[in-house]
Amino acid sequence: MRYFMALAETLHFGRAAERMNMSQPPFSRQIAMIEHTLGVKLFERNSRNVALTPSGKHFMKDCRNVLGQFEEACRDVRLVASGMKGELRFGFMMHAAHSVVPQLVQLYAEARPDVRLVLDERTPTEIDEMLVAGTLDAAVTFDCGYAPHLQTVLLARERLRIIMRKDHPLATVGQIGPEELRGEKVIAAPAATAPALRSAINSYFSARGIVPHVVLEPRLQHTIIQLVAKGLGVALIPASLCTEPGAGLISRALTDAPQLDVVLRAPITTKNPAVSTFMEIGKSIQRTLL
Amino acid sequence: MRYFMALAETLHFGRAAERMNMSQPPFSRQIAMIEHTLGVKLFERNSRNVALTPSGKHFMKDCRNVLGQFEEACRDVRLVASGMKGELRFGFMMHAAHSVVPQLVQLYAEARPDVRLVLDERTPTEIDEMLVAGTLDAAVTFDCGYAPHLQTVLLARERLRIIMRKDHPLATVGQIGPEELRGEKVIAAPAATAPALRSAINSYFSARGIVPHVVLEPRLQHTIIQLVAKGLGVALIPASLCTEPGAGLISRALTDAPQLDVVLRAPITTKNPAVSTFMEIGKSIQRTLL
DNA sequence: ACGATCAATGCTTTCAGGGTATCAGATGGA
DNA sequence: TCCATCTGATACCCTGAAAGCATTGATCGT
Repeated sequence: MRYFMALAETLHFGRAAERMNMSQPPFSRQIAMIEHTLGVKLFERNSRNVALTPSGKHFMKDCRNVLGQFEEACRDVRLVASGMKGELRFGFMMHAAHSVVPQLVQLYAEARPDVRLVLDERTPTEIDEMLVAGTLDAAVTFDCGYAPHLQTVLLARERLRIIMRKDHPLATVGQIGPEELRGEKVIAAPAATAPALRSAINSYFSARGIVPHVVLEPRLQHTIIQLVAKGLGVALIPASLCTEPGAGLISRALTDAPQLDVVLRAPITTKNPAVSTFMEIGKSIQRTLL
Repeated sequence: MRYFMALAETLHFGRAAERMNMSQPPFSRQIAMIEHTLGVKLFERNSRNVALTPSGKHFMKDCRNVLGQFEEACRDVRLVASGMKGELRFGFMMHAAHSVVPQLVQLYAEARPDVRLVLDERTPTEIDEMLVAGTLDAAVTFDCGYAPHLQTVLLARERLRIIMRKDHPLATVGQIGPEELRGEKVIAAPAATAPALRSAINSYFSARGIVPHVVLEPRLQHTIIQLVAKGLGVALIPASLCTEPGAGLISRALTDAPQLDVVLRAPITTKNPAVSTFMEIGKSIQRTLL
């Protein structure tokens, strides 16, 4: 096809051959071969001048197209390999949706506009599973400790705050700690859904020898807040989710509040070249560790 | 690329090689060569299983596209060569626009829907020039006799009629011939524009020893009728243009009316394969020769 | 009529790419 | 744990597609 295009553009066997870095005779044979295999005369030629047939003229457009697409495919695959283009499946938990995730996504989209970011909001446990299964390329979740096959970037350290209805008795108490919460109805995500969060809550109480009275265990953070709003209990949630408590709700700091590490994670064996700069950007936006 | 696609689809060197009608070792080398020249790892493989890298997955889409376009280009060029597809530049004179042209165009468009018909309305002389210059592939014009390098299909034989204002003195005369037109102001296209038509008109008069009094010589048929409508003279025009004379106009038969052959013409040396069936359709619609 | 130009043809040569044999790593069953 | 088996990679060879060179033949301008 490149031979054909060279001749179609120059209409001169000698010059076209030169453009293809070869001598004229084999070039002539190649053109003849193309015409023979296609079964179509592409050039009208005598020993003096060369012209495209209508078929040749049509074929020229198609060839230009095909060759262009071909070059682009070769260029693109290199871009994908360099991480400049492609797709990155990014999972995150609701708890991070209002803190680090927007900034991370925005910075990355600016740095790598040709990488399609596929966002996927999941629970921490789902995220872990999907990271090992390879369904996600990277994810923001709570640090749940041991994860040998994952690389980890600490993004932020969040304190938990307590959230409750404004008309709750504790709303007037100055310092709230485990003792004040003794016997209080607590709503918290199940350990199976958010192990790190739940274990932080549990140890906050058990360190003082108190067993929290967990009355409801919804899987979604969103649901927890709704149930608190209905007056079914109080909840311990990350500070970044407390900036705009819903109507009728109020959040308070906790004494010796538990801290949770929000991390960006990706399989160390990832084959997706887009991940590395994503992690780099993660490092660059490490929040002040409160 | 076909090698790559075979492996990308089977994810098995042996079976992919078989699909490409070759043995596995050279196939492995080809894949390695592709990866090397692109500088991109396309497959993640150990001795047990083969998987696409993200780059490979992306490249697969592009390859499918390119290969499809390539196949289509090869198919299309054959279609063009067979006259099933392509372009046909078709010229015609105004005098035929209301008679044979619509039928010819419609029948051809039905027979060869993938050939783009480029219609070009011209004067007979322009048509002749464009046919020899190769700017037109085929054209409908008056038969102007000798044309060795053109193939000709007779489409219709048209008598000339006279057209005049309804209030013209001749409008009441029963038989109109050269004698009745003696001294009459005649409007006719110049010989340089429509040689066949003009010479038919001239000889109609000169056969009776009469010199027509041609007062105006507009190039366009359209203009002639307008001038007749303004009362500037009478005109001899093909019968097919008289079916709907404009307001205030009337047409009459002529005694021993001159006849003109309307022909479909194309260069015998035409390289456009679409022309032959166009000519065939021309033959098939030969009108009853009045 | 002759020389210049340009595509086609004949012949030679080379290396890209295919074939066969074999190796090496991984997996699964005995 | 070991062996049979599967699968991709390597080593080596060989063929033929395709390139080069020399030449021919046709056409056009002087």
